[in-house]
Amino acid sequence: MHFQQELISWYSLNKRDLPWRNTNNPYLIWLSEIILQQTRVAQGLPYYERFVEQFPTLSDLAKASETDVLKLWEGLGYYSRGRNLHATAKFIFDNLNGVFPSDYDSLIRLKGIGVYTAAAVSSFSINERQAVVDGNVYRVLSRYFGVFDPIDSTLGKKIFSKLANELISEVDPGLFNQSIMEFGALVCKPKNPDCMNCPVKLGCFAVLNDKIAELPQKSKKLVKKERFLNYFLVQNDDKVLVKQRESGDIWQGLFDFPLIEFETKSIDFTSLVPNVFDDNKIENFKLIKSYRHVLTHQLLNVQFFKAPNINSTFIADNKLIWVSLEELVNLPKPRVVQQFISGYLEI
DNA sequence: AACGCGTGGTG
DNA sequence: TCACCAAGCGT
Repeated sequence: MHFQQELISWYSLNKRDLPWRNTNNPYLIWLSEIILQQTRVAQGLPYYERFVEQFPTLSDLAKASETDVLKLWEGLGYYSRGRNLHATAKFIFDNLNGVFPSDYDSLIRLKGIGVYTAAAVSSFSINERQAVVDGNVYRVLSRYFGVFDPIDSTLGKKIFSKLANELISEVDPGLFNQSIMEFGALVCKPKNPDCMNCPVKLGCFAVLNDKIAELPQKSKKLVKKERFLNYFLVQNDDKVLVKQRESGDIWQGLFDFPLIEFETKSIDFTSLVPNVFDDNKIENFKLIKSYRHVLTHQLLNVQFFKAPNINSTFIADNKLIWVSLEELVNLPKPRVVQQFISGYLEI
């Protein structure tokens, strides 16, 4: 049997039963694909269930507020996906008569849909012949065919895309796409691939040449920046000061507390206090809790202080707003802020 | 076109 | 413990 047929027959026997596989509805497939970008099935699955429950159709999602969408997205990360999801739902509702596109060329124009997602949605919904090239496909193809071009280079992406589009079956491209991704996720895994039970091991370059651990190749090295975030919990009766985060940094659209960031750990905290707080001495600020929160590109040292108040200039400059504790619960927040709140305020 | 964007699982 | 990285995309 050919490589393609082996993967397809393996898939028919070993595929997981996942809810987005039981539909041709492009809206539901799109929803699942956006949620699953850079995300494991186990992590995305409960979010998919909740989104389908709360927004069963495109118009339900289009009519929601961005904050409500982000609230449902809370904890999933890469929040631009959630913002673009909502923006695209509104765009289709307003400009495309609420009909979700299912062909590649229409899909690729939409915000949040790139080459992978356009291929996935079109091939899964209408069986369009467009090869998906995701992390699984890079791994499977590089190992099986012995392709050493870095997958994070422009040339490498081109080569793998060409190869995948040559391999994809004429008869059922959607099924092939599903098969190769599922195979990559369950058998041809990044670490400790299950080569013993691999249906195509006899033809695999990496197996035959002992190059499994060296494929796929990557050229870039991840650089992690360390940051020092200091949050101030300012409470007035049952109200607390919060701020919605703006563009140009992490967590856009989510809410957090008044924030002072230090460039380095050694900056003198006390020298900053008179600029920010009215008649408050350092003794009045109590450190409640500190966290080390790890992002892909950043290592965050996050401290939460209880503060008596902050001055009016700081409030005006930073677009802070007062919300009740009840409202605070319903706002979308970064994981580390959510963690702090549930521990400290016990809500 | 290189880089920034979250969170949690894994070995 | 910690680097890696998972159904990528926007700028």
